[in-house]
Amino acid sequence: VTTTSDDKIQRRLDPIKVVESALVIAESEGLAAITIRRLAQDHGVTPMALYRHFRDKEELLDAVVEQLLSEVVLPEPTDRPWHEQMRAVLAAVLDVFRPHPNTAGLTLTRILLSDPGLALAERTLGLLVDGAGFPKEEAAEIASQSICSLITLVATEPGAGLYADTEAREDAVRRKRAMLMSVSPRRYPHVVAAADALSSCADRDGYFDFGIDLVVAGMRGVSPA
Amino acid sequence: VTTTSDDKIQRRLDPIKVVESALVIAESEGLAAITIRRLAQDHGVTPMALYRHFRDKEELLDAVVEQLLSEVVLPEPTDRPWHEQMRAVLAAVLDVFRPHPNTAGLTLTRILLSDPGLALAERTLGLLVDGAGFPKEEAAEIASQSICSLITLVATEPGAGLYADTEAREDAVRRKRAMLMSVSPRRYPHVVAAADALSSCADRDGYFDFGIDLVVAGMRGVSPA
DNA sequence: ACCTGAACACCGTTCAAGT
DNA sequence: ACCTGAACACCGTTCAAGT
Repeated sequence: VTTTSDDKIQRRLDPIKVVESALVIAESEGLAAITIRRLAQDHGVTPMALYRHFRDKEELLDAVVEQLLSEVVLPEPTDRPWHEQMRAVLAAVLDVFRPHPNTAGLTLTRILLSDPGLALAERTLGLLVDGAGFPKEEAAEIASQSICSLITLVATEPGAGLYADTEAREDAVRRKRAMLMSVSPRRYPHVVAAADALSSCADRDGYFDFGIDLVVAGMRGVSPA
Repeated sequence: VTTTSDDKIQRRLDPIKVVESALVIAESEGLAAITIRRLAQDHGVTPMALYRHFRDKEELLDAVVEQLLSEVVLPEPTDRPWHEQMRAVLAAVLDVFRPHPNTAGLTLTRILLSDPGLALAERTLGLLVDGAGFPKEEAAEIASQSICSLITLVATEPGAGLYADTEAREDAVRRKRAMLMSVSPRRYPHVVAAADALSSCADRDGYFDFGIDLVVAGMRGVSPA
C-alpha cells in the first residue's frame, strides 16, 4: 500500500532521504549516532530494509560523503592566475564543509570514491598542473594534502564539535582555556600566552580565510615557477 | 596472589601495558579492534577491571595518544633559521607517526590533552613566534593546522591502512588504480593521468619529505618577515 | 584498592521467510 | 524487488558484590 503523502511510515524506502537524515543526525548528535538501526526506525522500517539499498554501513557512509561533496559548487574557470582560482575552489569547499564539522572527517578517505569528489580532484589537479606547472605526481600529493588540510581545519575548529546548546559549548571552551592557562608557564610559556587562540576562535571567518592563505602559500612556495 | 612472572593471568592490571597493547591491536587489526572487552581478555581480566584505571573508553584513547606522543624526540634548539628547525621538529613527529597510520587520526583532537603534546605545541609555537615573528594568534592556528596536516598525511598515505598481508595491500592498490584509470578521461583527464600517484606511493620517504616541504613553505609564505 | 558477575541497552549483520 | 522476524556475536557501561 504505497502512499503519496509524507507519512513517516512508508512502504518504499528512499535511500537518498536516509542519507540526508544521516547527515542531520551526525551534526545534531555526533557521528556515532549514525546507526543502521536508528536510521531504520526514523524511516519506519526494519534495520534489514537498509541492506536492500546499501551493501553495509561503510557504503552508507560513502553515500553520506558523496551527498556532502555534491553540494560543492565549483567556480567557473577564468583567466585569472591559478592561485586565485585555487583560493576560490578551496573557499567553495569550505562553504559546504563548515556546517558539517562532524561529518567532514569522513571525507578524508572517500574523496575519490564519488563523482563530485572526482570533479573536485580534477579541478584542483588542473590548476596545479596546467596553471602552476607542477608535475602530475607532485600535483596529486599537493591536491590531496590541501583538501585534507581544509577538512581537518573544519573538524578541529576550536569550539566546534557537539554540544547540547550554546551555553554548553561556551562552557567547554572556558574549561579548555582554563586548562591551558593552568599549565606550567615556565615549561609552556607560549602555550599559556596563546591559550585563547588555542581554545576558541575569535573570528571564525578569519580563521578559515587564514587557513586557505596558509595552504595556498604552501603551493606557491613549492611551485616550479 | 601476585606473581612476578610474566603470566598472561595477573592479579594486578598494568594500565601502561593495556595502552601499549591497544596501540599494537590498532595497527594490526584496525582502530575498531580497540575494545574494552578485547583488552580485558588479552590481559586476563574482566572488562570492568579496566574502569578502575580509565574513566571510560575516551580516556583510554587519550592515553593511547599520550603514549604515542611521548615517543616524539624533539630536536635540541639551535641557532639555525626557524624554518630549518621547524622542519626538524615536523620530521621528528613523522618518525613517530608513520608506523601508526591507524592511530594517528586519534591525535587530531587530543594533542593539547597530554604533557608530550603540550611540549610539541610549545616548541612549534616558540619557533613561529620568536623565530618567525608571527603574532600568537596566527602562530596558534599555523601550529595546529600544520600538525594536523602531517597527521592526515600519515593517515591517508596511498596504500596505507589495514590489510591481511602485503599481497592484499598490493591488490587493493591495484584495484584503486584500475578504478581511477577506468574513469571518463574526457571528464577527468588529470585524474586519469595522475592515477598512479593517487593510488600508490612510488617513493614513501619522498612523499613525506614533500609533505613537510609543503607545510613549511606555507609558513614561510604567510610569515611577516 | 582492585577485581568479579550479572545485567542493561545498545550495535552490525546473516539467514530464512514473507508479499 | 523489497521488506520482515528472529537470531548471532558482539559493544560500552552501571550497579552491587566480593576480597
